[in-house]
Amino acid sequence: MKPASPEQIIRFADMFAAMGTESRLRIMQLLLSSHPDGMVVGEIQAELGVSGSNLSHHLDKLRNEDLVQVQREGTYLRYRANADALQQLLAFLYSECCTRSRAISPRKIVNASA
Amino acid sequence: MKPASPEQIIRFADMFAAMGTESRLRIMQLLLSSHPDGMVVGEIQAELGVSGSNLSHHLDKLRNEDLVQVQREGTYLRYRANADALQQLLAFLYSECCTRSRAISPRKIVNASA
DNA sequence: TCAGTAATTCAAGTATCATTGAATTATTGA
DNA sequence: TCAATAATTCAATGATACTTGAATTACTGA
Repeated sequence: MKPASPEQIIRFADMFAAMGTESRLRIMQLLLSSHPDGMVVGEIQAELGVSGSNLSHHLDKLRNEDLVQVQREGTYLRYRANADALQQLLAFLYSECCTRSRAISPRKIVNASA
Repeated sequence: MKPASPEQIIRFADMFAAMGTESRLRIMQLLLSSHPDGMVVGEIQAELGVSGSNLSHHLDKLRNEDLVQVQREGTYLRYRANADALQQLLAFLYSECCTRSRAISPRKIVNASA
């Protein structure tokens, strides 16, 4: 596992920032729990109870950071979590905490599901 | 593994936001790589090349989100990564991506160090 | 007590971000 | 082509957040 380049650090920081509000983190949770189907905007809106305009801005931000992907289905737009991007982010954090440093034991992450 | 409560979601979002700038993510990297010793402010400043005032504000934000802890050593202040908080954050992200949903295979995280 | 070093706090300026409601675009079915 | 629905975009506002330099606090050693 190579160390992250300066450009990658900036990208990961931007991804963290994109998940750094309650609304957007909840959007990511919804899209992950419905993965790989994803959800259309109206469904997300019904779950979160935010205005359409506001939600659209949040989705735009997540899309700009490549955390979600969008696909049109007729009148609807279907959003999905981008598993590849999330995997890179999670691997980065895991690496910094658990392998590059030994600040956290891997067991405490993986076995937390027990 | 219980689902995160609404309060926990907000807390994790705040933690992500705190790591959501290049400067602060690099601070976390430094403190993790020097864990558990940590670093004094002057050392961090020398590595990052930011102004003392600016650095102090960033450290304050990280401390407010409980991502770092500080301890005085004479004239110096020593900062350390808070492994417990990071473990909770990492476990949350892992849970959302790898166990609660199956968007990402655990192997892709853990074996990424191979 | 005083000088010197470490780091924070103060105060201000600028930029970025979140939210809102109205207007607009995109698509479908009749 | 038109009405209806889905979602975005526009434009503006208020709130945060980042950065900076000067002033201040905290500690140590002489």
